[in-house]
Amino acid sequence: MQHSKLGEPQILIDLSTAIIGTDGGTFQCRLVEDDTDAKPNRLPFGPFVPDQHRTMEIGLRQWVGEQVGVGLGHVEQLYTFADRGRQHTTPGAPHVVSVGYLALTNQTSGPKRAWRDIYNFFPWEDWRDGEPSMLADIIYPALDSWLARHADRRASARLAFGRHGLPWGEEYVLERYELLYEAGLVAEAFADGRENAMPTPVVPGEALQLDHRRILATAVGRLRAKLKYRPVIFDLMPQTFTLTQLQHTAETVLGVTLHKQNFRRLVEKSGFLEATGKMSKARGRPAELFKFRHQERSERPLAGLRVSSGRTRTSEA
Amino acid sequence: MQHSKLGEPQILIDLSTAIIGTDGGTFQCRLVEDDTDAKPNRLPFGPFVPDQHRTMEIGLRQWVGEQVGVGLGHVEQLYTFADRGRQHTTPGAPHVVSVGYLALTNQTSGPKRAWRDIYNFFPWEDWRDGEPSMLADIIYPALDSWLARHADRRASARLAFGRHGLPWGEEYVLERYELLYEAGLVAEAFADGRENAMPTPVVPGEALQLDHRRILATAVGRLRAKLKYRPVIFDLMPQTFTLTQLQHTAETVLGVTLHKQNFRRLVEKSGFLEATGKMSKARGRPAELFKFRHQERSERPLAGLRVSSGRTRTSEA
DNA sequence: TGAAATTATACTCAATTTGAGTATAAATAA
DNA sequence: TTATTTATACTCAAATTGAGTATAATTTCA
Repeated sequence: MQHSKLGEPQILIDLSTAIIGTDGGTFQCRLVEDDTDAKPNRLPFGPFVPDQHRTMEIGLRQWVGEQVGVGLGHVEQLYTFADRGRQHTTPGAPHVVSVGYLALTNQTSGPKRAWRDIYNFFPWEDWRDGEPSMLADIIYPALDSWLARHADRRASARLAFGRHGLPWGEEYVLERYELLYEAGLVAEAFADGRENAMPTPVVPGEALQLDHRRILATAVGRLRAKLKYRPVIFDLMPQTFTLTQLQHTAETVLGVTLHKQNFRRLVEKSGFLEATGKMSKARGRPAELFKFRHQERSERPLAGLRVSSGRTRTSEA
Repeated sequence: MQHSKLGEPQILIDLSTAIIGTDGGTFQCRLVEDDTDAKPNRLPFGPFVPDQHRTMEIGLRQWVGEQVGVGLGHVEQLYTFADRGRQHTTPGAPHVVSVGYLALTNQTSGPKRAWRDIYNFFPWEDWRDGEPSMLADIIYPALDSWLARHADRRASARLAFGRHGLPWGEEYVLERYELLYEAGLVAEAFADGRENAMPTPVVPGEALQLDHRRILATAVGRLRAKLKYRPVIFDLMPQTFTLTQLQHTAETVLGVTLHKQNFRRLVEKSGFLEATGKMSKARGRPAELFKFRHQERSERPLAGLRVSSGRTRTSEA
């Protein structure tokens, strides 16, 4: 059994958490500002210290607790990133491995500017108003010119972006971001010193520090996928809510619009909801307020929302 | 930005790979023997050395290459395990974090004894001949007695084992193993020094070194889940195969039996198969040989086998 | 040799689920 | 009081699923 000899470069593990919430149709992530920088542009994170943290989740809760004051609902480990050169590391420094986590919360409270719209970082992911024009205008031309020199990546790109007849798969968030990175079209590619990267990012969308946008992409992809087979959406909802609010949350996360009547049917028959008898007062006809039946979470096979988008939307043929 | 001060206990990352294949109805994992031990009882693994390994997958391929001579098909990262006390660590030693990987192969060649039946380690997971009697005879009584003292874990146990009216979810392999570990019913719990653990494991099933059985449970759970929505099963198949062989492989992995005619319908309409025109010669009527259309893998939304079991089987009410 | 067993494949059919509506009800706004 | 907005109920055809039956092409064995 081989073990790394001591004296070799030290490994450091960073625990980074994408804390995701929604607020009236916006898809938010809690970021933290560096002293130097104006806008909050990194995830809460800190090192895993085995002596202090019996598990990584304990460590993560410590850093989140210190850097951000939100109560976390569902927490799950996403992925461990260890590629050399993906954290803008300075040579000689210990090698940093990031373990990314996803946390859901239903309270997007705290400093308003620290909650940032996720679609700021991935504007091509929001299809609620149809296919974002930047795909055809900017992303596809740039990507295609790169693909011309990298034929081996064409099949992946076709799948990830749902091109040439394939449907847009909303869960391939990471795959899309990674392709844009590989193609040198996002700011991090240049920051990491990739030789093919453009000094000015080609593709719209704000960057984050280190590999945090990659972690956030992983989080969004996982959340979108999970929504469909586990009842995680309720971790994003307040105590009581109307069916329309629930639908808006699902649409916000998935980045697509859904068929209202069918969404209602789906969610009603799922058994996860309990009517409260109370009514919401808003503009049109008042809607019934529901709450999540927490016991159900452990009671049924845990189907999520087998949602399907309202309009039929296939990307350019 | 906090960083672990140097001088704190060193972190070591182990890359451990569950290499899974099937061979005529058996579900196999490639294990490695330690010099001291008779039976192969650990996964191939080795440390992640950032200086030598640009990515963890490169590291893993090195260790697998050195310790085992199989060609890997699909490879995916599973989970990073870092809980203190889950690797039988000696105090003072560097803290070891395991990154578990799943690899699929269609060649279970090499030393025969190194390929071990996975259901040896998780005999309760094989429902192909109906519910294993050890569940009702051994596992449930022992688990229930532990649950009596740990009411907070009852809901999880009910879900994981599909009890009291819930269906058996074949993908909850890790959740089941973890509960048995927590309850002190498997050998590793005692080896890790958990105070409630029985010196002699209560539950049948062979143990593995370190946390390797936990990693294997993660691998099996992930594979079972993935089979249903991605065409990973073909990584387990030889170049050409009959539909019955394909079905047997699916059944072996899922640990359940499937409805033959419906499986055929499902798989035919999936578009993943191409008839070769050749026929297999076996006992009864010859079956047509098919091959996997590799291009399809990147061509369609990648549905897997939305399989459903043949018999309707709910566990004890 | 010929019936029995074995395996593969084709086809049926009712129940359920899905996708895409139309119709109507209950509020507010003008 | 009428238009507008939002919520909810209901319909209906198409597709999918679950569970068969029927039949075909082999080998086995009496």
